[in-house]
Amino acid sequence: MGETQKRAAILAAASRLFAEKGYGNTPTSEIAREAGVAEGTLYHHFGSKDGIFLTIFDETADGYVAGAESLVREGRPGADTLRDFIGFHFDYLGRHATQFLIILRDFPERISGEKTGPAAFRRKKFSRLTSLLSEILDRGAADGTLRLRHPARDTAEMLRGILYGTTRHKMLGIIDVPLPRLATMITDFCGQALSPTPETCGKRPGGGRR
Amino acid sequence: MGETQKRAAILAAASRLFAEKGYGNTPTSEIAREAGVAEGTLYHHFGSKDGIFLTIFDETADGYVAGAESLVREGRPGADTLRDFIGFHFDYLGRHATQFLIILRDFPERISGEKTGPAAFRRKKFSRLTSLLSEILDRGAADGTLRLRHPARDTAEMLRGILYGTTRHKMLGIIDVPLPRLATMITDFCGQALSPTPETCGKRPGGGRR
Amino acid sequence: MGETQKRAAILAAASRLFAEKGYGNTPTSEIAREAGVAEGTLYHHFGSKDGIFLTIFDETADGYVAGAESLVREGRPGADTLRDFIGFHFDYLGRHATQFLIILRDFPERISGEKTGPAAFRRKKFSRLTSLLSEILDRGAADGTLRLRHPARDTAEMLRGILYGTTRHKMLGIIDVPLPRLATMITDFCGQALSPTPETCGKRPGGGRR
Amino acid sequence: MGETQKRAAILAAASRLFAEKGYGNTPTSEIAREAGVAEGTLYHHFGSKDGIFLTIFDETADGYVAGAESLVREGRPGADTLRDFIGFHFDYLGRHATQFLIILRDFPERISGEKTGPAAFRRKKFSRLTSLLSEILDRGAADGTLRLRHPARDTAEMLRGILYGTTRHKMLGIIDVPLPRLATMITDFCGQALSPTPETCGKRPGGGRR
DNA sequence: AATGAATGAGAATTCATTCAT
DNA sequence: GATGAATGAATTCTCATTCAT
Repeated sequence: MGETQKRAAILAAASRLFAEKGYGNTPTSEIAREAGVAEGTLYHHFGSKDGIFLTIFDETADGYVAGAESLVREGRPGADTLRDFIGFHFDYLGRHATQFLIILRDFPERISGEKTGPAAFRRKKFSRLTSLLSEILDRGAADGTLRLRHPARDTAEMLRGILYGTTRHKMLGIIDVPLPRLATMITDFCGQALSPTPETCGKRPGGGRR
Repeated sequence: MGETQKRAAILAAASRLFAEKGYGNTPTSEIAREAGVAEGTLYHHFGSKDGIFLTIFDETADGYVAGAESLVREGRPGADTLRDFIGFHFDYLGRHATQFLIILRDFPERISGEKTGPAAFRRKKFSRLTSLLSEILDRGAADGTLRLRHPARDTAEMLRGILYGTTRHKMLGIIDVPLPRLATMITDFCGQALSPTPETCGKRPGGGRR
Repeated sequence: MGETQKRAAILAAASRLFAEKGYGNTPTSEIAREAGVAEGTLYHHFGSKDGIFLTIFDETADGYVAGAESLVREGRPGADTLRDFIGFHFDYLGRHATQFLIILRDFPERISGEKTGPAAFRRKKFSRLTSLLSEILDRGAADGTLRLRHPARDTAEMLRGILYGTTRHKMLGIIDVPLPRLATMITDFCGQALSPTPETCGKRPGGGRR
Repeated sequence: MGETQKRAAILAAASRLFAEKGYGNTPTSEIAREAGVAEGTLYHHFGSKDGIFLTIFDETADGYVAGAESLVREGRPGADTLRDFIGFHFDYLGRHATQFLIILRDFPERISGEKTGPAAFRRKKFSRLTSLLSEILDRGAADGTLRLRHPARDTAEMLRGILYGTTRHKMLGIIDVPLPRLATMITDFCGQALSPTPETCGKRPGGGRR
């Protein structure tokens, strides 16, 4: 435990500062000071300033993608899964607000670039989301709970953009709506937009779990 | 003309470089070299590196906001105006792709911060969008062409986030769909989501101009 | 003149310090202080610490190789040219003692490495010496003024090593003999070793210019 | 044995790395990693990074000087002893190539400096070579097997420089000639240069051992 | 003897900005 | 208006060494 103490302090300090001022405006000297360690200790544990960012990124992104994956694997109907997905997204966002803010601020700046290597590997984590959304839409089209007016893949890309944009604006304070209500609003919005039958406009068919 | 020539060369070089590498990764020395002027000349014309960014920002943002304003002022029905708004957004985006990329990359990094002063002034330019969207939604609710399930202001904030996110992902290559089709998809998506009557689900009422 | 002043001061300070303490033990901060300029000025003029070294290297090496080349191009008999070569070497050394010391200390550390690029380009400057020596030996073998017991190329490599080693030890104070006498000693030594006829051992045939 | 094992592993790793990348470019962390020990262990055994270098230096230099000393003590004629000396030098070099490379790269950087203390003590080890060569030359002048055209001490210094330079260029790949042939070439070269009688130019007097 | 986390004093380099010409 | 040499504060990163366990 003692050996992990400083490492954790560094991550905590870096998370706070990155979220507050942005990656580029946070000197390593300040991270060290806030964490109460020597500057060298940062490099002992993370190798570079980028290494700190990527550790935060990985921990947050891995949990997020894993949660989304398991949710899709449950095999519930398309519309329900989509609703669950959006719910999960904003729930996870609420529980990892600081880290999300960091990633939203500095991704893809920190992650873009080379076509291969660790950066590309990390980009793929999020591109997994498009695949998952695409799968959900396909499922919904097949089981009749969703109606697609455009190819599933394209719609999935659009949905990912929608989630990204509303999330970012929420985290940056451009959207004032409280998180739970925002989640509901977007769930409703997407539900309406992809609703399969005129009759069910505005109503949810069957009893969704959530 | 000679004096304006260099100014224009600087803006052109800076636009290209900011879009390509980001504001933070573009040294003023490189802007000067690419523009074929001395570094000091940058400061004669723009006062600071930030001044260059803000000039680009202002020119793009002002045109955008002005276009949106005039569009709303036309006074057409809510649903039509919303459709026009989205169409205008992606149209303008296509015509100012480089500048949008710059703003997407470095806003709000460059613009955030102080509660007052020039930064706050610039933030307000975009917050005007929320007001315009809100006005459109109110009008649509009043004239019966849109159906709101949540307060207009909140929905407007959400819509602005949706436009932001899809735009950003398109500009960064995360969305592959061609720009005109993306515009159509989002128009459809929002149209469905805010459609006033069950019967018209999936159909567009009346003949929109676009 | 005024614009070159600081550049020259930097080269002078760097030369002195590199010779005195070695490249690796000379911080750029000290070069700047000794030259009476800001540290940034070093980078304005030379781009990097290595750039300073390479500037010194190039100026010295180019003059040296050019002098050697022109000497060989005079077309005098092999033995005379070899004598001239050695004489020129130690003469040039005496006139550029500081720079030679630097190169001797930190070449090939600074210059070795990549197979191509600027480093390889610089290594080739000195490898030209082997070619020149080889040419001299061939000429001497052809005109009968030198007697080779081994291939000219191999002997040339050896001679270059001999010059290098004695030069280095002289510059580092391991050899105490004054420079002009050292030059004579080595001229005699090589002359004897490559002397073509038993009768002339210890005597020089004809009247060499030098 | 277990305690000696790690010590040996450290020396082996350090030798390889120093030879490959140079002392200054080899972090202690890498030595530890390559040796499979903790970084602290280096300091238990050698006290400092310099201590590792000096241990390698001492072991190599001591063996070399001892070999040279015993060779001179055999009391053979001057010319034969000189021939033996050169032969021994390149033989020893071949058997300790890695260590020689290290010393060639980083001596006198590591060893120069103070006039007294351990550094000076180590420098003296090699200055012993000059004395030995001087003794050989004196002996050859006395027994008529060598002919000196300059003071023995000065010639000895020159010879040491010759051996150093050819050795260094061989180790750095500047000389391509295989080691045994290089030894023969230098033996011949020096033999000719110091040959006592005109008649024997080009021939070796008597039967040298080697 | 062995470990390896922690240190902190440097080191090279970057770059927006200034100002004398 | 235009120049570009000069600046120096700030920043990331290196690494030999220490010390509690």
